[in-house]
Amino acid sequence: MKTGQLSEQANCKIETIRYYERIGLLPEPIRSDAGYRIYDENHLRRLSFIRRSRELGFTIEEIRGLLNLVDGGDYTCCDVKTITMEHVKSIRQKISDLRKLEKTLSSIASQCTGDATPECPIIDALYESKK
Amino acid sequence: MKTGQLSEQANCKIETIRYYERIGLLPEPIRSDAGYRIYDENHLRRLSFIRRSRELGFTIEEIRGLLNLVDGGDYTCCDVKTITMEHVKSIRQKISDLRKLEKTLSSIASQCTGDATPECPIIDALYESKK
DNA sequence: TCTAAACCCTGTAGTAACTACAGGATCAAG
DNA sequence: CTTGATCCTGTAGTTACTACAGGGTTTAGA
Repeated sequence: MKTGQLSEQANCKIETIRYYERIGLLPEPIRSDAGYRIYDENHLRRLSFIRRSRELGFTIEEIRGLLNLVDGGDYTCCDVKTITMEHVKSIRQKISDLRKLEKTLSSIASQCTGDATPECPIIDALYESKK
Repeated sequence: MKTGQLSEQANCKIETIRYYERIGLLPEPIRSDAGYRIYDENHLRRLSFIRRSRELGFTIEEIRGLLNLVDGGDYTCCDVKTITMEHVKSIRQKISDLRKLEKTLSSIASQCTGDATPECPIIDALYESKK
């Protein structure tokens, strides 16, 4: 399988595949005589793992950690769950931060008419520092 | 007011102040004989505006837009509200995305025991592509 | 008066996770 | 035999800063 095919199968841009190789997430594949990368099923499986993990918001370093566990072969369900729950915690934190933000902004915006007046409470609020 | 004082007053690192100057958000101040930047109250007001906007999640380009409106002097409440509500919309989108993520991850994690078993449903799930 | 700490300057490079070229080689089909 | 699709390497751009390195200036104390 050449880069183009892998790219399609894994739904991942070619440059991204090469990037994962460069940073050591994806092992270097063998090369054809012309120097083209030739991938096998293991590469596809691993790349799918990486992409799926990214979709689920894991950082590259978290994924590296997960892959090290898997590569070591001696991981436990507990190890993996720990990493995952840490990640869930940070997602919950982000949600909470964003909710606060949304509240604050909505509250500020609700004070303005939104009409053609050349003056706006939002601008005033932006000049004020947080209470 | 020298950079250090402005930095303290606006609760903004010195390097960040210079960065805002470099990208044209903060006007270049006059210089002392030795070449030190000397700021006035207007700089402080403007920097506070920028910092507060950043705290509220506006991007630099959104802030640039807001400042252009203010600088032009002919902005309307409607203009400002439009930008703000666009921003609120994108925050809501992010919250919604993160909630989906959290659900998916929690659901996957709930299927694993978290014990010392050398096998984990989370790993299996990461190899699977999104259904 | 000297000196050492504290401050300021410019310019560059690093962060996260890609993405987008430029400039060139190779392959497959007609 | 040529043309278009595909592949290669290497570098630079994206966001919003942050962190130096390597140097000049100011100020307070001895």
